[in-house]
Amino acid sequence: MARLRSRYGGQAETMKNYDPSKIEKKWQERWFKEGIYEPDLDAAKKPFFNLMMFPYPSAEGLHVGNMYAFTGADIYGRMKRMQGYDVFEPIGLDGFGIHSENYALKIGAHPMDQAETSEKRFYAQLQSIGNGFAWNEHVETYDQEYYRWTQWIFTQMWKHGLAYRKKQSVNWCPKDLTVLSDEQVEGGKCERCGTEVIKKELEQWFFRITQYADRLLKNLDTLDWSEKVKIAQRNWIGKSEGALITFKLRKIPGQSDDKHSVQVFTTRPDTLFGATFLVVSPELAQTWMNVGWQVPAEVKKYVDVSLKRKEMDRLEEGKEKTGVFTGVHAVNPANKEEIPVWVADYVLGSYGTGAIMAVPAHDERDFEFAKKFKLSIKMVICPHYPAKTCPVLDHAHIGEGHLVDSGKFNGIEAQKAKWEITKLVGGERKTQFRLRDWLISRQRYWGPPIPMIHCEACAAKGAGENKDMPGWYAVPEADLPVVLPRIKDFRPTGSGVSPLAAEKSFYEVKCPKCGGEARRETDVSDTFLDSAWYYLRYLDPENKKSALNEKRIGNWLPAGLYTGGAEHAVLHLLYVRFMAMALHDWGLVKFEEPFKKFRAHGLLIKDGAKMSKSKGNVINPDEYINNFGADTLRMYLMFLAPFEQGGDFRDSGVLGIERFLKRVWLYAEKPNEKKGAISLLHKTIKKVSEDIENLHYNTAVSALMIVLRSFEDEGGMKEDFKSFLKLLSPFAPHMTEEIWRETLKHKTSIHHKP
RNA sequence: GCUGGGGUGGCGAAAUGGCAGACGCACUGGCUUUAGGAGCCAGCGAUCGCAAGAUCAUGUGGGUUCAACUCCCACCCCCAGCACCA
Repeated sequence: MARLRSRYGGQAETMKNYDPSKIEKKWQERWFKEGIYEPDLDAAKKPFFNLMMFPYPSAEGLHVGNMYAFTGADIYGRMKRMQGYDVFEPIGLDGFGIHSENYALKIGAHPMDQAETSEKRFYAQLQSIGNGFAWNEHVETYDQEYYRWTQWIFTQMWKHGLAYRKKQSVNWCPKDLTVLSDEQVEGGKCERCGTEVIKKELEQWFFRITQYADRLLKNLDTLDWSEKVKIAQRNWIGKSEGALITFKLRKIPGQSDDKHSVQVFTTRPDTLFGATFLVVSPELAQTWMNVGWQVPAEVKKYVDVSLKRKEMDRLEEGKEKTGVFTGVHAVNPANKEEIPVWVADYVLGSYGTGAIMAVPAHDERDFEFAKKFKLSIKMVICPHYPAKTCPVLDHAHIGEGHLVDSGKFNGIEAQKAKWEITKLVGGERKTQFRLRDWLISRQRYWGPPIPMIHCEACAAKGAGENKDMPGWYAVPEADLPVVLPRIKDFRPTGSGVSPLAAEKSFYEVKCPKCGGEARRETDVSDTFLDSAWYYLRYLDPENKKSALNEKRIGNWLPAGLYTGGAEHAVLHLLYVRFMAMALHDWGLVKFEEPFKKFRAHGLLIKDGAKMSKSKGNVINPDEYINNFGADTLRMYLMFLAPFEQGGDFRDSGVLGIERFLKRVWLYAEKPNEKKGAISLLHKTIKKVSEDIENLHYNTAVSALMIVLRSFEDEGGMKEDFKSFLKLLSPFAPHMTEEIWRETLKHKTSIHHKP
C-alpha cells in the first residue's frame, strides 16, 4: 500500500483530469440535499425494499468486507431504480451486544461513549462509499427510542406465552468471566481468549421458537433464497419422524417395586426386536439419583464427570465411546427380554427423551458401543432375505431389508412394519425437532434490559400474569423503555448475574400489580433480538406511538431483496423469520416471510486467507477511497469474481479499474462521434442487465470495458455514450453523475428513476 | 462422517455441448517523453519451429457424442457450514 500511495498519492499531474476526491464528496452532499434516494414511503407506486444486513460497529471502523457487501447490494438497487422502481435502501447500526461491549472493554472505553464514537465513524465511512442510502431512516439498536420497542416486543412474547424462564446450563468462559452465546464458542473454546469453555447452571429466559419449527421448515420451500442457506436451516430445524416407546424397568437398586419405566425416542421402531440394551444420558441418570436410586459409585462418578463438561466437548472427544452399566434392567416390550440399562454421554440429555433403545446391529453408534463393552448384537433386518445368511457384522446394517427374529413380523419389509410394531407395544408416533428454544437472556451490560418484574409477595400467593410463573409481570407499556442506566463498572461479574444486579436504583421497583416491593429483571436480551425486527423499524424510525407502521409495512414488505453473509444462515435468518411469524400471528403484519429473495454474498480473501482481525489481513477502505476514489474501489471489488462467490483482494488489481475510469473520463471530454458499433452496445445493455440481475457483476464490468474500447477505436454517437454511462452508473455513481450533469449538462440526476 | 460450493495460464477469472482462456492484473518488446513506476501500440498456456504451422492442454481415470471445461460413472484435493440428534 505504501508503494501505491507514493505512486499515485501526490501526483497532481496524472490526476488532473479525474479527481474523485473532489467530485465524490460533492455529489454525496448534493444527493442528500436533493433527497434523490428518499422514496415516498406512504405513496410509492412501485416499492422495492433493497435491504442489506446492517453492520455491528464493534471494530476500528468499516471493513472492506462490509463495503463489498454494501456495494454489491447497492448496485442491484440502482438497477431496480433505473427500471422504474421506488427503491428504499436504508442502513443502520446493530450497535448493542457483546461484540460492541467487548470492543469497548478492550480499548477501555465506556460502551455508551464508544457507541457515539463508532456511530460517527461508521456513518462517515458509509457515506463515503457512495451507496444510495436513505439517510433519513437510519436505526441504531442502542437508541432508547429503538430498544423501547425491542422491549415492547419482549412483553408481547410474554403475553402470547412465547417467553418463559427456565434453569439451564450455558456456556461460561472462566477467564473472561462471562457467559458466551453458542456462536461465540468455537470448538469448545472461547472465541476471544481460547480458554476452555465450561457450563454453568443458570435460570434463563427463552423464546419458544420450537413452537414454530414446523412452519419455519415448511415455508422454506416457498422462498427464493440461496440454496445453501435453506439447507442449513432445514438441518438446523432437524425434523425427525419416529415413535416414543416405553420400557418397564426392573431391579432398580434402592427401589422395592418395579413400577418405574423409561421412555425412548426412536426413528426406527421397526428394529425394536433388535434392541439389546438401553442407554440413558448422564442428565437423566442424575434425575434418577436425585430421587434416591442407589446406583453404584462408579455410575455416580461417571455422571458427575460428564455433567461438568460441556455437551460440545463430550461430542468432540467422542471418538472413543465411554459409559457404565447402571445396575438397572429394562424389559424389551416387543420380545419381553430383559436387557441392561447403561449410562453414556453419547446420548444427549437435551434431545428426545434423553434415553435411547440401542440396536447395535442397525445403528453405527450403538454398534461401536456394543463392541467396546461386549454387549449382545442381534440382527433383525436381513438384507438378503429370504436367504438367511446374515453374517457376523463388522459394521451396522442401516439399510433396507426384511425383518427376521421379530416374532410375527418376520419376512415383512422393515419400513412397512414401523408403525405396526409401534402399535403392538403401545408406543405413539412422534415428530421430534432438533431446534431448541432461543435462549434470550444475557448476563451482560450492553443490551436492552429485559422488561420484566418479579414480585415475591405475589409469587407466594400464586398471583401473576402466567400461572406457570407466579410473581412475574411485564413492565407496563407506558413505563417503557426500561432505560439502561449508565453505570461505572459495566464489566461482566462472573457470578452469573448482570452488572446491573449491583445497581439498587435500577432493580428496586414497585410491583405493577400489588404495589409492593419488587425486583426488576437485571439480565439484558440477546443482540439477535435487536436485529430480528430492525428492518420493520426503518419504515418509520421516529414513530413514538407504535413499534410498527402497519400501513407502510403493508406497502413495502416482504422485501424485494435481502443480502448478507451466509454466516447468519441459522442465527439471524432463522430468528428474523420466527419474529415475522409471531408478528403475523398477533395480527400486526400480513406476511409470514419477510424476505422473498435472499442472496448470500461471498467472502473476501486476502493472501489466501479469509479477512479477519486475528489474521491481521483486514483492509480498511478509507485509504483506498482516499487514493483511488470510492468509484474505483467499488468497481474493483465487483470485478474480482461473482458476488456470491467472494473474491481475492490484492492491491495491484485496483490499477486496472483506475485506468478504465480515467479513460471513460477522457472519452467524455473528447468523444469520437462516429457511428460506431451499435449492435455491440445493444448486446451489452442486455448483458449488463442480466448480469446485474444474477449478481454477476464481474462480467458486467468486463462487458463495459469492451464497449469503451469500441467507442475509442470505432466511435459512438452521443446517445450511445449516454446509454453506456447509465450502464456504468450503478458501479461508479459519482463519476457518471459528474459527467452526466456537468459535462453533458443534464438538469436531473443520472440516478433519477425514469 | 454429512451437506453445499469449487479445482481452467504466473495471478483474479470467462466460456454450461460448438474456435478454451473473454475482461483485468503481472510480465516482455516498442513508441512517446527531460524523465517516468504516466500514456499509447504490440506480444503473452506449454512444447517444437525463423515463420507459416503442428502437437499437447480445463484435478485424476474411464464413458457418451461428429464435437466435452460443460453431460454420465468412479476417485483425489481445496474452501465453507454442520457434526454421536437415536
